[in-house]
Amino acid sequence: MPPPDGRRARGDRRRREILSATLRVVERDGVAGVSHRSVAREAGVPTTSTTYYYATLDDLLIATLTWSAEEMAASFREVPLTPAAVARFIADAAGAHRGRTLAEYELYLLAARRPELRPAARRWVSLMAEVAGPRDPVRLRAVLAGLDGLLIQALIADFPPMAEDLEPVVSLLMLGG
Amino acid sequence: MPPPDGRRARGDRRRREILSATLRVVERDGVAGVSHRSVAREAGVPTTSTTYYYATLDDLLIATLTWSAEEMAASFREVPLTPAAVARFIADAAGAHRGRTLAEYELYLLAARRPELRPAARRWVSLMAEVAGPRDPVRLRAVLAGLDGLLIQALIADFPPMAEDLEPVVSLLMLGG
DNA sequence: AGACTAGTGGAACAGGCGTTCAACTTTCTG
DNA sequence: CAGAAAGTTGAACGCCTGTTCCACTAGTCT
Repeated sequence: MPPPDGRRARGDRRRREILSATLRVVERDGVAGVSHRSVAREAGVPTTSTTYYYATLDDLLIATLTWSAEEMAASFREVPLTPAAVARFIADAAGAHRGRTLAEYELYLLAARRPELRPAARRWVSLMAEVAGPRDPVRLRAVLAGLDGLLIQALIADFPPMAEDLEPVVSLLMLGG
Repeated sequence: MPPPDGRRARGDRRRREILSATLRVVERDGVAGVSHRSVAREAGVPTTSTTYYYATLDDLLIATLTWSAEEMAASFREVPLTPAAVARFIADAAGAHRGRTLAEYELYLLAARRPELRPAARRWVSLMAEVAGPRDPVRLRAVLAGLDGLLIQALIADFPPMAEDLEPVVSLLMLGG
């Protein structure tokens, strides 16, 4: 039996390797493509390694998505709160970082069915709220919803939108008509 | 071999039964829960029936989600374009019709990975655009994104939001600050 | 009536799955 | 150094999967 998740141990490196291999599988094939065996193949370790550190598939999935959401929220911290910068962030999320963004939204939907994933799914929402400071809460909710919607609609467009096309919409959302 | 999808035939009733059974499975267990066998069980027909009418699982899934999206878009047609009515629609979608709405968003994410599903996924977006008439396109995109975001965030809330709480946010989105 | 097609359904194949087990090596601890 | 704990691994169990095959019935045409 491995030591409990929080405690440090010798196998920390492998733990991380498994986690990042899982994320790569999710990005490539979606949550549906995650199995002990597919993750083990991707990480180049035997199958039993993944079950050793994460007893069930659920544990593995939850650990991966939680960690990924933390990283994504952290990366949003760097974005200046100007319409142009936010538009660029959205364009990148649907373009260069498309796989990662897809993983994030698979987390959303999984969270809708599994309460234990909800704090992780809401992390970037609450981060945004914190960054925006104590503004008008109604406007804040509208902006948050708008950005989420722009992101998800960008994912199902035939071509990822360009930052310049997004910018006026983001501007309208953030600054008001 | 069954007659091609468009042509009428004797087995039309069963076709519909299989489709609606599939939708029930998606609502209950998500897209991941759909298999020839689980659908056949739900519909009370032998396993081979589902493969007879929909040769592959993909065919079945695509037919189901497309049909469901059409129904959902049609139901939105009835909603008056006032903030209060739209807020009520969102609250119901995350409350009473939660399973159906979840199915809709699983379609979204599947569409991100499979281009053939994208027209169906965008159906309600383009319907909204048509209903709204030739307004300011920037505002239109902002409103559409905002409604999508409100919906998806409502799905990962611990309690579905009430229409009264949604109404000012919807109002801000639709009418501007 | 005979031929043909649509529809029905039981059985089976090969393959992937989650998970467990037991044997083994490495590393830490007293 | 001895013993415990942590880590590693191949093999295996039973289950579910997508799909195919084949035998069969019920309607529909000529």
